[in-house]
Amino acid sequence: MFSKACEYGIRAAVYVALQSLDGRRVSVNEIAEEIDSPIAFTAKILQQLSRSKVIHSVKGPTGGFELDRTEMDTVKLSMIVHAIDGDDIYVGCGLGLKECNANQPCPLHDKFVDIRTDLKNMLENTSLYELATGLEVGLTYLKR
Amino acid sequence: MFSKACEYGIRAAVYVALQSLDGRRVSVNEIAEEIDSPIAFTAKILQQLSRSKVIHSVKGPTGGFELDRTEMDTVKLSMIVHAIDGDDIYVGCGLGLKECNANQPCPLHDKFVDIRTDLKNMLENTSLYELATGLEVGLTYLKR
DNA sequence: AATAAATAGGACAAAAATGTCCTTTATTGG
DNA sequence: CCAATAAAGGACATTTTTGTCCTATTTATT
Repeated sequence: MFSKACEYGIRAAVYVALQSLDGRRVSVNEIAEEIDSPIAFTAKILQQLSRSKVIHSVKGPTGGFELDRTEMDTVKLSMIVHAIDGDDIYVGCGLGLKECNANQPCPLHDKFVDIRTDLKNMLENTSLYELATGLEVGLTYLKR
Repeated sequence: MFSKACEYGIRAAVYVALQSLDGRRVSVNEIAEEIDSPIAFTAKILQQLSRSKVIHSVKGPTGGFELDRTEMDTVKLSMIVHAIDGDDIYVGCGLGLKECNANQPCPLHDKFVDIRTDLKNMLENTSLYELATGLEVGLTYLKR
């Protein structure tokens, strides 16, 4: 469904949001530790997210990654997925056809549109804040 | 969503079904031509489908791939996806966690379950016959 | 029996995704 | 200013996926 990079990216962003709720700025090392992901690879992904304005980064001692309270509401999963995996999930044909659309549909087109619309809606309506608060309350987990 | 191999696999199987409706047995070359896929790679995928009993293969002159009318109804997309991509789509956690489940869910678990259930139902309820007949009538396409 | 047509399958090649290592840059605090 | 800390980024390594090529096997036809 999502690439590994995207999975790590979402988990990392949720962890950053969670810690930002307490005003804590977090390092790549801490993030990778807490979401159980390869450190250097996670660093690359955090760079992407930072460049895409999904999270905010600060260099130097006391630096790290953070999100302000407003951003947690604004940033939806769709933005993370888009930043890392591009728009394949939204745009592409389920059977890989280049010119598949309502006029010239692949055999799976209609059935696929339904499912993808649901997925798209879910991603576009789920904020980091929502996911972070679930974690805060101890209802959900980011590793194992 | 699906791997390239799986996309080719589904398109190939639908084409085989379509031709089998007319009692025609088809070769790898014809299939690859008609679904616009790499020949040798498509051959490998057809082997997999044949070993998984999704389609039937016949060696030698006049040989090729075919499906009988009963199989077209029995074979659902889920069988093809399973044969080629395994059960990742059904089983795996959306965020890549090993032990994600209802007891210890990732932050996306519940939302993901809904979408995946829909996808699963769609794949399990869509037969090759259904897809092939749409093609036969000229409503859908397998290339471009 | 010989030939030719077709799938089966092994070995290899290329490309993409995943992952690591090391250097550079920015920034803080002493 | 200096040393230490943390992200940024370039280069490289590994693994997986995608794709190709060649040979072996099966079988229909003559």
